[in-house]
Amino acid sequence: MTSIRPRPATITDIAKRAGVSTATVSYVLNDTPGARIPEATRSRVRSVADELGYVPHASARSLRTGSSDLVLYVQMDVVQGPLASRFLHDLSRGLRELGYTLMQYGPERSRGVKAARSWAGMRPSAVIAGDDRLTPAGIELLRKADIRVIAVGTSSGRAKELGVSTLTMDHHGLGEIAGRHLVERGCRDIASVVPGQDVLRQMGERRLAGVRSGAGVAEESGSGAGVGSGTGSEVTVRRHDMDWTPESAAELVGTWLEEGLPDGVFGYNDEFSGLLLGALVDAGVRVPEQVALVGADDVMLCQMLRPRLTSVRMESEDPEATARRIVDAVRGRAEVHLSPWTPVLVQRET
Amino acid sequence: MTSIRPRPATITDIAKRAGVSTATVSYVLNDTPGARIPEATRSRVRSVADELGYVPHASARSLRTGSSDLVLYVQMDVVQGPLASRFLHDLSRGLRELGYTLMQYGPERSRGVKAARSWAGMRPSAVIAGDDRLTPAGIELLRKADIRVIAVGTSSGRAKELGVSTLTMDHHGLGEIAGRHLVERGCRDIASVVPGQDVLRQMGERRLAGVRSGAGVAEESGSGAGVGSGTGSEVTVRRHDMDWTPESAAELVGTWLEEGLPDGVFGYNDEFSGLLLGALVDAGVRVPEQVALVGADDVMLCQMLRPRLTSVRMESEDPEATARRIVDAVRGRAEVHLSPWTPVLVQRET
DNA sequence: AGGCGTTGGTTACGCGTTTAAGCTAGGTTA
DNA sequence: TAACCTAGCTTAAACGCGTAACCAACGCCT
Repeated sequence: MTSIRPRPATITDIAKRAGVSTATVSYVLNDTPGARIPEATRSRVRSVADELGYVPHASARSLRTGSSDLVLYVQMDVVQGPLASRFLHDLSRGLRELGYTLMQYGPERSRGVKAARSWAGMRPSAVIAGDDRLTPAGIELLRKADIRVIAVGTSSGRAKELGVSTLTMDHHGLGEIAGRHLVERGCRDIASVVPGQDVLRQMGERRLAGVRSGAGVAEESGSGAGVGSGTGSEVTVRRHDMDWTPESAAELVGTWLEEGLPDGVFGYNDEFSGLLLGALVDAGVRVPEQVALVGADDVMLCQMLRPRLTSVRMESEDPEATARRIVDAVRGRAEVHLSPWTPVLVQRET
Repeated sequence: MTSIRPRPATITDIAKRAGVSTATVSYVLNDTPGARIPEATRSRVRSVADELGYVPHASARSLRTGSSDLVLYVQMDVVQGPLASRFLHDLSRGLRELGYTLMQYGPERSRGVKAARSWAGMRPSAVIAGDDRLTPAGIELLRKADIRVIAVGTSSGRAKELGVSTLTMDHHGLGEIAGRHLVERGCRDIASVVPGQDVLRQMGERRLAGVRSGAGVAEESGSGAGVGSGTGSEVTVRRHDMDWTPESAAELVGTWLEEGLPDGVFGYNDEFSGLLLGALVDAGVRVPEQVALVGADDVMLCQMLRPRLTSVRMESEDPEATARRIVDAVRGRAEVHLSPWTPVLVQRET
C-alpha cells in the first residue's frame, strides 16, 4: 500500500504473512499430490493469497518447469473467414481443456528462420503456422527447441516430408465439386477465376486444377479444349486472373463480352463471385440463364444476393474430433496429417 | 547432439564454448551500451551463438527485467469486421516499432476478476479488452499488478470513471448521419434495426438513438411521432429487432408489409442491410423508390449488391497517430481517451 | 617507484517458482 | 531406552538471464 510502484505479490510475500515457507505455499496453491499439508494450514495460505491478490507469475513458472502451456497460432491468410474462426474456436476450447493456452500471434510478415526464432523465444509447446511461413531451416530450429510444429496449408507435400504435422484444406476437391456441378448443369465453356493476390493465388491455382478435373478436362489444356466426361461433347475451362475490386470484376466481364461469354463461372470465392455477379447484372447478362455462377465458402453473403449464390461449402464432420487430433499433435503424441473438411455443394439460384 | 531431449542452448552454453563468461555473452548479444568488448570477442561470441542456434528465453528475460514486452489484445465482438482488422494491423505495427509484441488472446468467455487473473498471469505491459469483460474488481487487480488497461467499447462512461484508458466508437454519431441522410432524402417513416444478439444489441441501441437524433425526433418517442427538423413535417422512427438470419429478415419485411412499409430503413449494418435488401426484393418492393436503405461499415458487400448499398463508413483520419496514442497508454505515459473514427456517408444507389 | 586511467573482462546475486531432500517433534515399536 | 516411523513442515538448489560491482593487467605520467 505504501510502496510507490505496485509490485505484484509473490509466494514469498504469502509465505511471510502466513508464517510458512514458500515451498508450503507452492504445495498448497498447486494442490501438489503427495504433499502432506493439514487443512488448517491450507486454508490459511489460501486466504492470505486471496487477500494479497496473488496471481502466479507465468514466466517464473515456465522458467522453472521448462515447459509452457502456450500454443502459438500464427495468423495467416491460408485458412480464413468463417471457417477459420469456427476452427479457432473449437481448437481453443479443446486446448484449454487440456491446460493449454492458445495465443494468436501476428499478423506476421516475417518468415523462415527469423520468424521461427521469434516464436521460439517464448518457448511455446507448439506452433501452428501457415506453411508459407515455414522453411526447412526454421522448422529445424523449432524442432531443436523441442517445439512441435503444425503446418497449415493447401498441400501437405513439402511439410510432410519435413516431418511436421499438417493441416490441409482440399482446395482441389472443392474445385472438382464446382467443375462437376457446372458440367452437369450443361455448361461447356467454363471460366475459373484465380485471385491475383499473393497468398490467395496458390489456393486459386489448386481450385482451378480441381475445376478442370471435375469438368473432365486434361490438366494442361490452358484455354484449349478437352473431352467432357460422359457427355462426349467438348468442355473447356479457361483461367482468368482477377483482383478483389469491383473495377477488376467489371474489367473481367468486359473481356468476356468481347471474347465471348462463358456459360459457367467458378468465382473462386463467394466474395469474388459477388463482385462478378454485380458486374454481370450491370452488363445486362442474365444469371443463371446465360451464365451459371458458383462461389465457395457459403458465407451469409450468398443469401443476400439476388439471385442467391450457389456455393461450395467446406464442412467439418466432427470439429471436436479434429481439435482432439490437433491437441495430440501439440502434445507430441503423434504426427498427425489432417484434412478435416469435406467440400459440399449448396445449390441455390445461380 | 547426444542428449536425448533437445535442450535449447543457453548463454551458459555459449559462454563455455566461446571461452568467456556469461556476462560477456549477455553484453554482446544485447549490445549493452557502456560494455567494453573488443570486436574480436564480439564476433566470436556471435558466431558461436549462431552455430548453437541460440534464441533467448523470453520468460527468463522478463523474469529478470520484471517487465515484459507483451501487450494482450483480448478478442472481443465490440469492434469487428474490416475496421477491427485494419486497426489491429496498425496497432500491431506501432507497438512492434516500440519493441512490444501484440498477442491476441481468446476468444475469451470469462470476465471480471477471473479473466483479469488469467491475463495478469503473463505479466503483460498492458491489456486491451472489451469493456464488457472488465469489472471494477478486475481492473483493480490489474492495476495492482502494474498492468495498463485499455477498455474498448461503445461508451467510455463507466471505464473512464475507473481511471483506465478508453477507446470508443461513436455509434451515436454514426446513427445520426444515417438518420439525417434519410430525412434529407425525404423519408418520413424511418425504421431502425436493432440486432437481437447480445453484444451487438448495445451498439444497436446507440445507433438507434443516433438515428432518432439525426432525424430530429425526440429520444423517447417509441413508435410515436416527432417534428422533423426544419421541414416542419412529421418524422417517425420506429425500432425493430432482427436476428442475423435470412428468415428473420423475411419476417421483418413481412411485418412491414402488414403494418405499412417504412420509406426509409437503417439496417444497423451492411450485413443486416444486405439481408433486408434481399427480403425486400423478394417481396417485390422497389429499392430505393419505395424504401431507401442505409447500412453501415461500407464493406465490399455494398458494391456487390444491386442496387449498390448506401452506407456509413467509419473513417480513421490518421491510423498511425491513433496507434501512437495507444502506445502512449500502453507505456503508461498518459491515460488516453480516444474515439478515433469519424462517421462518413458513402452514398450509393439505395 | 607510485599513482591513475583504461581495457577487457569476471563474480555474484536476484527475479519467482518448483521440487528433491532434509529436519524436527511426537508417537510407536523392539 | 533406543531405534524407527510419520506428519508437517523447511532448506536449498536449480531454471536462464541481466547487471552492478569488482578485479587484474597494462600503459602512461610525474
